[in-house]
Amino acid sequence: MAVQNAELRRAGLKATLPRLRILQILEASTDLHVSAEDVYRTLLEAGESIGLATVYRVLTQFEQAGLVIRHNFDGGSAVFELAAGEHHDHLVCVRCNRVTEFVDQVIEERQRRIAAENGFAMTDHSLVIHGICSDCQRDSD
Amino acid sequence: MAVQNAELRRAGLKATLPRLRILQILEASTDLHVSAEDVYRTLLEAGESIGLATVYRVLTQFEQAGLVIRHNFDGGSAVFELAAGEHHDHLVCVRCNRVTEFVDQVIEERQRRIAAENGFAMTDHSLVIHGICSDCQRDSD
DNA sequence: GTCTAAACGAGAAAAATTCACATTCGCAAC
DNA sequence: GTTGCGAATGTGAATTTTTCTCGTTTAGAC
Repeated sequence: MAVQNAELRRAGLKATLPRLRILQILEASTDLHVSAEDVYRTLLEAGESIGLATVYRVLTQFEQAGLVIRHNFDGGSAVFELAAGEHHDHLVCVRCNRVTEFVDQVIEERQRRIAAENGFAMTDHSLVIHGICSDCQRDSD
Repeated sequence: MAVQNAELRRAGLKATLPRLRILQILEASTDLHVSAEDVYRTLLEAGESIGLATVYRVLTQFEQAGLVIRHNFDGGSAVFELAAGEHHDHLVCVRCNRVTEFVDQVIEERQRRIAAENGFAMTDHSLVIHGICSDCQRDSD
């Protein structure tokens, strides 16, 4: 608990109960990518009375503070991921929605070059490869 | 008109008036990336009485038929682009939302390899580089 | 302990998209 | 050219996701 408290301070956020709980949930989640609904449901199951609006607010603050990254993989609801560790891209299974992460330095470098060639000051990028994961390929046999 | 008619047939779609008009609008648009609202507004301005639900339906059918590609750049509203020409990726300006297209064979190749290494049968991919375009960089001086 | 600005909870509102269903239309057979 | 039928459409309501409003509560400085 004291750990998350310090994390919030470091991020310039007041250490309120909702923020502590939501940060704990993100850190405890086995699934790296959770939606606002997921967080809200977990809170409800734990008997906390934290409003959905607060969950959205807090997740947005976390994003602005650099604690989490927001993804919009499929145009459905957004998912959030702890910003721990360095940048990476994603492989998303179109059948089961499982997400795998990867980094490729060659791609990173080419992206920087492409942005520069086009006069863009790159602020961010997202690469999502969609496909059918090995499990789902096996299942469809 | 006869042109679009044939295009629809080829795609396996009945040549109805809404579909013809929407296809014409997509082909006539100077902006390659248009939202459902954009299409709907253009129809209204032209005095057509085509419902917004029909616009969404038709664009989704076009997507399934492979005529257009749907993008979800920022989690806001989806944008659609004619599938003419080969695959490409996008640079999106975070200030003015201008979209520039590019292709990089090195990145394409690396992506195929990464999918294979992870046991994914790649069906698709999307790479979006966010940044500030040259015009917007100049404006903020 | 008190105070104040910041944060919260609840529910309404907004935005994007889909659904339900009665009506209309495309088109193939006559 | 007319007819018939299933597919497609228009309207408006419903859903989904996210944000806003505003009265109440709380964290943290003194």
